[in-house]
Amino acid sequence: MSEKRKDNRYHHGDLRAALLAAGDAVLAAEGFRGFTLRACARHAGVSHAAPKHHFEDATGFLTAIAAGGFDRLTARLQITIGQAADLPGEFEATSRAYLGFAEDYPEHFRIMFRSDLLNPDDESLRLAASRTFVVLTNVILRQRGEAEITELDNTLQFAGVIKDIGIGWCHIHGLAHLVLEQQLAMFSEEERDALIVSAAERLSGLLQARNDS
Amino acid sequence: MSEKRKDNRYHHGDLRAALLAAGDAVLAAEGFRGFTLRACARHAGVSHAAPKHHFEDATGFLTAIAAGGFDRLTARLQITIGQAADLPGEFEATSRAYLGFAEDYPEHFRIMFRSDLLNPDDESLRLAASRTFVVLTNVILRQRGEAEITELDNTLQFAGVIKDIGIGWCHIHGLAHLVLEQQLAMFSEEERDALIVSAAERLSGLLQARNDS
DNA sequence: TGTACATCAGTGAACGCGCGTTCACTGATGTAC
DNA sequence: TGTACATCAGTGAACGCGCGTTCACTGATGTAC
Repeated sequence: MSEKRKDNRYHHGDLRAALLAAGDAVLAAEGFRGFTLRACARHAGVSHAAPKHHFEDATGFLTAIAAGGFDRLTARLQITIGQAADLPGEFEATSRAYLGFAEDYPEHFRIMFRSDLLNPDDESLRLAASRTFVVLTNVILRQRGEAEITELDNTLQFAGVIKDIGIGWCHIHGLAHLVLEQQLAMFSEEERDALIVSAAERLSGLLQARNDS
Repeated sequence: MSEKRKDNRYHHGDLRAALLAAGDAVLAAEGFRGFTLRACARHAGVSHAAPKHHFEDATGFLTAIAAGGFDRLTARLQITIGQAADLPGEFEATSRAYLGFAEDYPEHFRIMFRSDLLNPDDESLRLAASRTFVVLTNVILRQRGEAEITELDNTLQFAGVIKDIGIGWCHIHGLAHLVLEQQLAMFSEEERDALIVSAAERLSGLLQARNDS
């Protein structure tokens, strides 16, 4: 059967997955400017009209790529955070994982945070982004010694934790974005590293302190 | 003479400025996807080959637009910070000005922080961005009770202040970027506002505390 | 087990579109003398 | 003050390009009986 599938040059088998992989490759090689449906089809070795059977249009394709980016970021965060030595170390680990993702997949990072390019109603994108958000929220909750969450739902009250999420996620995201877009070029690499470490330490201390209203 | 200039339909007078204004208008009306040299020339009422006399290419044009964005952000920050009631209030004022800019000029904000689209060697962009950075750094320096700076130069040692710049700017930038790209949609408007206010308060307190090594 | 038929997934040619760029040109301006 | 001439700034037609989309098609697969 695998022989048979191999011989089948007409029906691909899993073109959707192949196109997503091609999209990743095109983004890495050509950047967003070179990212077109035709280029991805070309890279997947398929006629340029084929993607239409799997993605509504370029926006739908891009939305799927972005969802894949969130999944990759989530996995990376989970692994890196799991390797942290202690609770304060989790914050630095989170920063480094987030930053590492942005540096390794700059085009994905840009696309994931370009709401104007994506389909905001897409359920799989929404879910992928919320999974990332849950992982980040749990870092904060652990710092505060509170119970973790497994998913975002309406029963979760953010009122108590939202300021810390603001402090935590905004900091990490802003750092990653500014580094990616070369806005911290006036600093040496050592200085940027000190920025990650010490800011993480101090924020971790802040988050473990009593939560004022 | 102004009569004469008015009658002159061939030579524009200040097409460069008119094209930049047209670029702003096209970005506001069509977004980045509709932003092309031809569209801007059209909006300025000029033939589509005319921009070549003023901008090397599309990247050069975009770089000039980005520099203008930084100038606009700098002015807005200065005005809003100047209106702050007290020192802790400056941090919230900075957040609100930065956020307000991102919301009012989303396409400019995106372009300003897209290093892959801009000419990194452009001196006017470099200067405009560094002026914004000086204003932000001075917010931090005032929180710490230290002397302000007037420009970025190599004699300035960032070692002592870099962590606070990290805490301050990364937070503000991350917040603005996440709000702009609709990543905080799970929060109500009130929650987002609480995030700005209380995070600013707490960060301001942190920055005024003794600076550990 | 075989056959007919509908459906699915991919092909490849053709389409119109707007883009950036090039080019010869021309009208306006500035300068030398 | 006038004239000749170089330069500047904009025109408009033409170019080739790659794009997304459409279309009739065809090969492969799945299903009913």
